[in-house]
Amino acid sequence: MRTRRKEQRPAEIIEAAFAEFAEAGFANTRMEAIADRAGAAKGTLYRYFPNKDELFLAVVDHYLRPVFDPALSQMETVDGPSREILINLLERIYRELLREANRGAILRILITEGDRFPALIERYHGQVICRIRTTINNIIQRGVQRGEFSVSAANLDPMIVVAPIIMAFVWQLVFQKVEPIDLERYSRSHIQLLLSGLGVMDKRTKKQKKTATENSTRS
Amino acid sequence: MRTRRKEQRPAEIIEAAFAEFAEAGFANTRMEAIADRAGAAKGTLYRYFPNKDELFLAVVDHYLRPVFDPALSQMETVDGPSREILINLLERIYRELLREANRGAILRILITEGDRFPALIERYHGQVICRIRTTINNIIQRGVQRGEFSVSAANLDPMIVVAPIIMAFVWQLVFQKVEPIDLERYSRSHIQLLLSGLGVMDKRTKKQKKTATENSTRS
DNA sequence: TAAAATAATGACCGACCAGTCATTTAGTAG
DNA sequence: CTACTAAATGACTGGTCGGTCATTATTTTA
Repeated sequence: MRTRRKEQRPAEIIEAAFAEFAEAGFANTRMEAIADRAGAAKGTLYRYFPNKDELFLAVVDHYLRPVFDPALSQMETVDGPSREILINLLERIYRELLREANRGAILRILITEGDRFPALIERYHGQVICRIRTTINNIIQRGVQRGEFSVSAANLDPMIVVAPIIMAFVWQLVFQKVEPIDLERYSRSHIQLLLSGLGVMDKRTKKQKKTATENSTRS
Repeated sequence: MRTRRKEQRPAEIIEAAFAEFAEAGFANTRMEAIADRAGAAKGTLYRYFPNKDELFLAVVDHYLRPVFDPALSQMETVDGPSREILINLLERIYRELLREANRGAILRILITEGDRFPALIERYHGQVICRIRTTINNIIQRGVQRGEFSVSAANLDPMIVVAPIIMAFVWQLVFQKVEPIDLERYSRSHIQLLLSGLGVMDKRTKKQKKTATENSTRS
């Protein structure tokens, strides 16, 4: 058939291309497969995108934009115990990254195709990483200032806080079929260790901060 | 030239192939490039390995064997405070994975080419992951039993402990050029949070365990 | 309705590369 | 030194796939 026309074409192509790329990676995705999935002929792709590289760029770019933004800006303004804010954020990231396909697929693509497309990783770094890092750091500093976290938490690297989530993601990426993670258990373990490490007391044991282990500069 | 003979050929080929694969990934590595690097002709490769897939398998297999094993078995037998044992192990993994090229390259390959070669990830899971996990778990349990770690540490997922290292690795893999990690700072932050989370006191503040934050089952 | 403009198509081209094999050459035995 | 064996070679083949373009279908304009 040769119906259809106008300009919802680029969007359809990008969507189809995303699906194909996410499934098989850049190298193993054939332009014709993308065309088929988009309900177009191969040649049609080249009317909208000069070549495979540019199409790939456009795809990632398109799915990069709306990541975490609402969650993050919301976090910044919320009130209440820092403990709760932090837990909320982490659980949200767990959900987004490991359950929703799009988010995960983008990170997967970044990891696997990263060094062929430096522009992408730069953009991702700016758009996603920096924002998450800033948000987490704000929460930590807030917690320390309000006396909710131990003083030594102040110079904690924010990436350490999310590390277990990234690790879980990579694990799923690699070992999914051999031994899938029990995410419930895992995330609970993560958050428990984190809170304990931040010097947050159990609700019952409250009001005895300052177990703060200074900087122990181990031998 | 056409000199050389005998059977150091397979080893040379595997070494060359490893270098090429690590550099460019499976799909982008040409058999001829491997041959050149090994100082042989393309056809020679096929005298020793039936095809590209099998060569790849052989390569990863070869570099998989001696991973961490000495470090791990040594850990198991050492005496002294669990705190020190744990720190030693973590620092060792940091070094191996992030500084020594081979170790890192294998993990990188696992991540990027994993789902085309299920046999590999299975082997890696058994050979490396399970061992590390067991060792860490042993250390934790030992620490709890000897009263060095808080009781709640007993049901900590061991992978949470190494997560920041994996995260650092992935970070280097992706963002190396944009913003390399300050590993000194990072690993210190990691270990500090971990020890604090395990309920390990500073050396000076010692002898007051049991700040143990039970299971807080947050709302 | 006719002509011009533009979107869509898919057969085709050329580059690339895994894998082959007839030929050449090194090593070895007699 | 000769005949034989097996390792090594690289030109070649077949298949794949990114990208092109002459042709065809559709829409717009006059």
